[in-house]
Amino acid sequence: MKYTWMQSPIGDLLLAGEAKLSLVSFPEGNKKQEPKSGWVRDDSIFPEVRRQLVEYFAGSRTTFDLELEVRGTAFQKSVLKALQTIPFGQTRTYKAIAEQVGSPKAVRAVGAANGSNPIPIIIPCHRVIGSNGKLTGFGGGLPTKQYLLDLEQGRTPLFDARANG
Amino acid sequence: MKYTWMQSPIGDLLLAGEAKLSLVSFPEGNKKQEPKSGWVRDDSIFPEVRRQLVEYFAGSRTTFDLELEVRGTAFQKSVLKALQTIPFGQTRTYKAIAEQVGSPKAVRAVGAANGSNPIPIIIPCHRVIGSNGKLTGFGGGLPTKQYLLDLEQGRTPLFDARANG
DNA sequence: CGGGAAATGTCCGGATTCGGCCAGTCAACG
DNA sequence: CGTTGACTGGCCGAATCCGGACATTTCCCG
Repeated sequence: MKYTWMQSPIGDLLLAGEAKLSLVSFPEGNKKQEPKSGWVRDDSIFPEVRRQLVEYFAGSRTTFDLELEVRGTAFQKSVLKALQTIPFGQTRTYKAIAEQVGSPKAVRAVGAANGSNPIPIIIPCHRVIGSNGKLTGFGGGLPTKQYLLDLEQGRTPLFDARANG
Repeated sequence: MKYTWMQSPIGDLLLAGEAKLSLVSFPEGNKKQEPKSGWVRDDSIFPEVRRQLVEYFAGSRTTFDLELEVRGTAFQKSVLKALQTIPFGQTRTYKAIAEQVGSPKAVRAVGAANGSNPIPIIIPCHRVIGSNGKLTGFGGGLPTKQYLLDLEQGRTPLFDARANG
């Protein structure tokens, strides 16, 4: 496992993987990850990932074209696949995703699968919100989720990680 | 875990344990053990064990007086405890041991417990034989079992690990 | 609307069950 | 006698079961 860091408007992001990218993590939040012992830092890896993310945060990129290594159960993978069909700037409800993967009542399971997303931003779990329009949850914190959604709406967002939503 | 070796008429014996002796193993047989990675060789440990075993093989010792560390399930410990009540030079049947530990029908379980004896010779599992008088089994090989029984009968045994009976 | 309660599917860890294995014994058979 | 099969209790690993947690939803009331 190799890893590197990159700066972003929402803080330093951790990028990690072997040949392909398999992990992106925010610096804060209840799901944050840190390099484990045995991982090797290599700041020359994933240059294309870095470039596309920079463009995304600058507002000049609306889709990612990257090879990813997605781990998880069959159900989790099907959910993450469904997430990647949500276009830039749009949102879906947890229920809509549940229906899309063929388990219309598995709404909470979809939430759990979202929470286990190893590659946020690129796999856009931030585009999934509650049926009542609330953001409900996000591994990197709700302000980060709000920031990303605002960014995709063309608004110029102000980011404050300490805010509560 | 520390270990050392000692020579004997039936081959080099492995002695191992922490503060107390917890393992004796024959060099051959289907139950033989070898030092595991992480174990430390220390030929100065267990001098008293060494001395008493030498006397036993010389025929001048009929009981052992040593502190042991016996691992295993409750049933195994109760069987091993029963073994230590068999006097030098005598034998018991598997059935007799089963009755002694209060499970008269657990004859095969007694055999299994015998096979798991971590400290042979000192815990005299070799003194247990079948109801028909046959030796039936021994972790160090049947010739070794026969050697020990002959030794305790005062005969001067000849040992050949390649023999079959 | 806002809040509480019930009912969803999936995942995970711990507990439980289950089937094979064994250093035995006994009775039955050739 | 030697062999066979049935019966035995305990052990171990694998499969299974169960209960709680969860980034939800819906319904029902004030």
